[in-house]
Amino acid sequence: MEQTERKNEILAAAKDCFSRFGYEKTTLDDIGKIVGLNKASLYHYYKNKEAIFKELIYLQAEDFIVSLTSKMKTMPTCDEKIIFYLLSRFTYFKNTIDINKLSDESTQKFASLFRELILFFRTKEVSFLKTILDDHCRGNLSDGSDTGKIADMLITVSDGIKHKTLAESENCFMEKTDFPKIKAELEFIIPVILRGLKGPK
Amino acid sequence: MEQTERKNEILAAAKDCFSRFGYEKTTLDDIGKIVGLNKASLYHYYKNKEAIFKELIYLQAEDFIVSLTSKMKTMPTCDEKIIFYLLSRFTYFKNTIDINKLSDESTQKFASLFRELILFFRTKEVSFLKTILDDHCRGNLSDGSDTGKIADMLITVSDGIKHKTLAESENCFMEKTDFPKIKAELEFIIPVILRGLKGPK
Amino acid sequence: MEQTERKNEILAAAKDCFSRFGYEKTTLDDIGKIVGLNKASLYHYYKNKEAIFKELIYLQAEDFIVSLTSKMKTMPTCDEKIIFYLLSRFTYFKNTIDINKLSDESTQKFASLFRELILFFRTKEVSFLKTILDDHCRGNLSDGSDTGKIADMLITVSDGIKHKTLAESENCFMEKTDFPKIKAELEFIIPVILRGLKGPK
Amino acid sequence: MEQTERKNEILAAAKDCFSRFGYEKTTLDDIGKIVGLNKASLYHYYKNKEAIFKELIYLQAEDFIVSLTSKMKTMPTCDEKIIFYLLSRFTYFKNTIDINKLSDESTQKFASLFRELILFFRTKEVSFLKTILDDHCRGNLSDGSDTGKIADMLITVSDGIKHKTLAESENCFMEKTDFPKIKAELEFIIPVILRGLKGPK
DNA sequence: TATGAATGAGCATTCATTCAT
DNA sequence: GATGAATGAATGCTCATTCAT
Repeated sequence: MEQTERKNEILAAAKDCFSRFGYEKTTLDDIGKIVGLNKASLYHYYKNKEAIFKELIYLQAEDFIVSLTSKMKTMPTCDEKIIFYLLSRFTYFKNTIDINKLSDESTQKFASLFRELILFFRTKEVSFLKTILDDHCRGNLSDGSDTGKIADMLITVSDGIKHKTLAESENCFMEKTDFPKIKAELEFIIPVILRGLKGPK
Repeated sequence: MEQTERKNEILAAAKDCFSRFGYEKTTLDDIGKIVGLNKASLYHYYKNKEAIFKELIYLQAEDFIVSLTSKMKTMPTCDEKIIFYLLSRFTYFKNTIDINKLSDESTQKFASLFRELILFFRTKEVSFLKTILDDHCRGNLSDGSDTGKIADMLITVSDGIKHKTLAESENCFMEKTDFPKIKAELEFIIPVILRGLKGPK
Repeated sequence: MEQTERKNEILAAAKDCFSRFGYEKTTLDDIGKIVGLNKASLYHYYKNKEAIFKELIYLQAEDFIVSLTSKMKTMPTCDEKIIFYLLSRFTYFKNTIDINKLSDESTQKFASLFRELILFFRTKEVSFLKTILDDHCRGNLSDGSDTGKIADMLITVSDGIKHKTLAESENCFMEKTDFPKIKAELEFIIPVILRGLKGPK
Repeated sequence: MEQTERKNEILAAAKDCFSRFGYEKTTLDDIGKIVGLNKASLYHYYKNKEAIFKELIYLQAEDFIVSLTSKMKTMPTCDEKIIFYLLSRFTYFKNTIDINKLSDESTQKFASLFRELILFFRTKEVSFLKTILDDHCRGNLSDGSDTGKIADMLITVSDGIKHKTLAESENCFMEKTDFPKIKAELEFIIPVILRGLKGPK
């Protein structure tokens, strides 16, 4: 088996573990067991546990960007686009490491790495949403509306719902996320906000 | 030094550690070092690590409820009330253990305790906000508006902002929270939402 | 309360604990709790845990001797006397520290103290039984019978039954000892042995 | 060095420690020191302390059964057989963990495991002795003699002697057991008992 | 006398990391 | 490449003992 292939296997296993147990509680044995590799063998591919994590996060970020772009093309009207986009974030984070979640667990040690990554993610998302708002909704919004600010707020609201869902979930890992409910929440609040934005000051 | 005094010292130290490192990463040595006590001495005051944590959370919860009630009386109009309330949550959580934060780190072991507490907090907050909405805003909202649902959403949005702030903060622990910015965010979104609710369907 | 009185209370509590938990597993807190004294207070009466134990064993030995002597007077015929005596040992050890039991747990540290005590006990018992045999049974035994040897063997058999009972008991502490069964065992084997001794070589 | 070999080394070391110090007082450091392994390394071979102990006991039990069966074939007449068998028990227990000894130390925690094992051992031994009695002595015993009951009693007596020997031994651990003396004791009492059984009721 | 307070030493267990083969 | 083996450093927790009051 090839180097890269093995590394990908390790990353996949690590993603699984980190997203379920968190960074600290994930052991190299956990990862090794999934890949079918001895714990020690992991050190052939990565310098240490931290290195696995870093690589994972950065690859995931790239993947996320690609995913964003592809989803972009299939979205119709403004409200629906936004809701659809915010909803797909959940599906995405459900199956990947949610760094927002991990960041809370993080010790000082990783804090800077996390912050950097989280802000990188967020900036990407906000600018993406801003594109949508600029393209489809500008005409309908109050004068002087700052679409960047609105985009940022929409992500904020979406994250708020995510955290609430997480807190209510049985297993804390979004494994059995109640998507219909999330969708309903988004479908309730997004139009309210957009309508509020359009309304008279 | 008195029993209670020492216990409070320990609680204070524990609060500091738990809120900074999380439950798992906080060691009894960490706490002991702050209080100036041997690790073993902590067992003189508390049965075990978990007991310290539980006491801390419950005391904090009580304090929170009291704080809510007292703040209630000083709030004027609807929009301002809500913004003021949501803002004071930040001050509050800045100085206490944010269980929302800890919950994400939690293992299955404490998951139920956390979930219970988090939901307890949330329910309290939502019903409190609902009271405000019922008292001041009902007449202005669209017919059939579910104030409970709106209250829930307002807390969700507020939490979203909190998480965003946390992610952006230098130290991940809200130690130097940018309150003016948070206030600005709230003052932007809350009226938008309320206006959206009042507007025509 | 008087010194001696307190010391006796402590001894009583210690006896209870040691006989139930064994030396190692008995904590000074256990003893203190029973007496209603703080753990530290015990050090006013005894130098340390070991001192409590030693005093206890020696006092118990004296008590045992007295108990032996008093029981001596009430016993009728030879077989019955022996069985009665061997049976009363069980009642006795049930309510006191069975050093035979503790000795097995003992570390090198106490080994010599234990051995000394156990042998002291045994010697006393054997010589007591020998007295009975000499008084009542000599005429009936084969010529040249060594009553000392027989006495020793009877204690041995009795101890064998005790250990067997202990092993079978639910709680390892003889708390619910099946005395009728023990009595039946003794009533089966003692006559067999005595008959065997009387019979033709 | 091979896996199995190391595990055997560990078992040997553990046997040594457990039989000398008892289960509770034996530390993994003790065992590790003997094997020349770090305490943590023991966890490479066994899940935990309890697992070492259990494996040890069960292996010993198997060995014991085999030993019983092989010795069975070399035994001549009834009296001699019984004495020889009871004597070989001593040699056996001298070199293994005497669970009878450990059981007394045991806390509630292991009590059930111990009891189970002890009773298992005893049942095996009794039924083995019963076989001998049935084969060789039945004709000579009084009518209605319950060979099972007698077998049980013989083991009881043997254990009584074992405990007495233990108590008298220098080190409490049967390391320098006085076998000639034990043999003499058995050779004295066994015929007495068997003769008593044959005699007139 | 009595005790609350404090602690050192100890223990079972976990885990990231190293290294010889 | 792969791994079995080994370990140091932690961690939560226990307990006999000391000491100032």
